[in-house]
Amino acid sequence: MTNEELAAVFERVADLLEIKGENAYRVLAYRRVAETLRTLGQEVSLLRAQGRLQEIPGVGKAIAEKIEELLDTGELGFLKRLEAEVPPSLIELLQIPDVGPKRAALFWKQAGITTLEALEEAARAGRLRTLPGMGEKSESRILEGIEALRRRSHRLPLGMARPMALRWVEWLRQQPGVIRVELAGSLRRWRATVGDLDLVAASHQPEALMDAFVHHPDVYRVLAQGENKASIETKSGTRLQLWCQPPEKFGSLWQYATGSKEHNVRLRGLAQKQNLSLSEHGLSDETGHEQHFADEESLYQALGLPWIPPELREDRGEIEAALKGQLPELLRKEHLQSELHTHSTWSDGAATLEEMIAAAYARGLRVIAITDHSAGLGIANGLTPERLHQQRAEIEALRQRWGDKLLILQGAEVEIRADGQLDYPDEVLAELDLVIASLHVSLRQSRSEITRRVLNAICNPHVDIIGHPSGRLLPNREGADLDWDTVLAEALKHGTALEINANPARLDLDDVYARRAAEMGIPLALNTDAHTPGDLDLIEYGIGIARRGWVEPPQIINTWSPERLLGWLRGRG
DNA sequence: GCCGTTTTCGGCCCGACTGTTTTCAGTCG
Repeated sequence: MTNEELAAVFERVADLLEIKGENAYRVLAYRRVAETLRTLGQEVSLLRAQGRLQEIPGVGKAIAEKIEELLDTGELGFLKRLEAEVPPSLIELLQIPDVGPKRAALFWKQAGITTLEALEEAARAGRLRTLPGMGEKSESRILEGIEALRRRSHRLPLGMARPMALRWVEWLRQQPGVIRVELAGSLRRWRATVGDLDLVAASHQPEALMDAFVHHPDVYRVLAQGENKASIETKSGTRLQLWCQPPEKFGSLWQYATGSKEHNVRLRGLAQKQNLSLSEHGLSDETGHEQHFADEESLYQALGLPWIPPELREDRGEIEAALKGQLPELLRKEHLQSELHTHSTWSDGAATLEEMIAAAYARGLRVIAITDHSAGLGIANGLTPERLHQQRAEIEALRQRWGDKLLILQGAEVEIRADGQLDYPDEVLAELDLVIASLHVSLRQSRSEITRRVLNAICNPHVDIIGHPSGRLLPNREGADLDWDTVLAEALKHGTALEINANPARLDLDDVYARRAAEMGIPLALNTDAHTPGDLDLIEYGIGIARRGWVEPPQIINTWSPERLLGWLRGRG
């Protein structure tokens, strides 16, 4: 079983226990361990073999035993007993807004409802309103919620969510009385996908801003509206939340709304140790005296911490690192000197070589590699070795014209074929300045097959970078089922760089494996995979992932000087 | 169910908003 599959089992256990009415902290323990497994970056089965399961945070004796049972048998007796007690179809009810464990249990025990369909029928028939604590409004909210659930897609890729949120920010900034508006939530933490769009504002008249917000022309319905907080659903089915406080409280509000929830829980724990209580309003002591924070720095400082960059706020060790003064120095755009994965009209790009080169130069880069597709399987108008030679002549002419303003490399994005062979023979690869090997086809092969394909590329001395290693496409296509422990170990052994592909539809490596790779000392590449000049600006998404992965600038080959980069490439055959 | 330079038992974060209620429970982030 993979970590993700184990996590799903524990998530299911947590849902069922919660509906059953179990102790909330027991439920929380299962949820925490599910999240930890998802972001571990190494196979639990390996840790198990080394007898180190209980070294995983949140794994004690009971959960370690359950992990072992799952790894050995693929099943969990505890879950089976639970499913016999609580109908598992109730879990889908938890997806409905305003339906949590208490109400799911209520519908089940008092009305015999166990499925979404039965709940909808009961609501339409007006039977829900007769249940204790329910009324007409709750009933219609639930009906609306079920419809919204069907209408609404899953999490939005950051590449769609961010531009949409920025348009709202611009609009809100123009409202009267507004002093400041910023992104918060997972948007600000640069998570690859985003659920709701979270925004924060500073204003002396919060209620007026809330009123303007819920009357924006794109609003489909208002989910909640109070003095300091409102929540709406747009016509396209996206949910937005806006918090507002006067400017003297903006720091604690922004920190609170940025999250993550887990990070905030840890901060409140730190506050408690000082006999203080932390909320979005600030820090209050036992006498009820409240200290306000206009900026985040002073809030973190009051808790005895340096300011923690939003991308790290996931409770993945950032609090401990901050307490020790050991936060990483994170990547910034100005560290980057090269773009090593671009396409032109020679294959499936939209711009000529010169247009791409000029665009890279205009963005202050010192190196660009042109890496058009190889001919394999006829995809993307890939280049045969003959056309590759013709392209080389054109690149040579451009080198003459651009002189030492910009280093232009001829590379290729070489297909890793379904049989594991690379698309060009070694003698063709040897002629190139830089070689990226990527998976595009047969991504659903078995773990052993697809891992062998990637290893074949990693071990080839001409291959410098593995492009978008998992092949995932957000939000729907899962990446290949790679044996990551082996892939990472071999990349380290051969010094082959793994790419963080900055295209928001990919963001691959993801933050978890980028972090693991960096910890191991594997070189990383950070590229946009640009097919148009404007795509070069997508680099900010990749920077977000690198920062979320705690990757420090020297670990990214794109931060190296042209001389160092060339030296590295030449040393690789 | 986990965890421990205040604890191996007793803790485990906090407030806004809504709806159904006459003071609060449920949900959410």
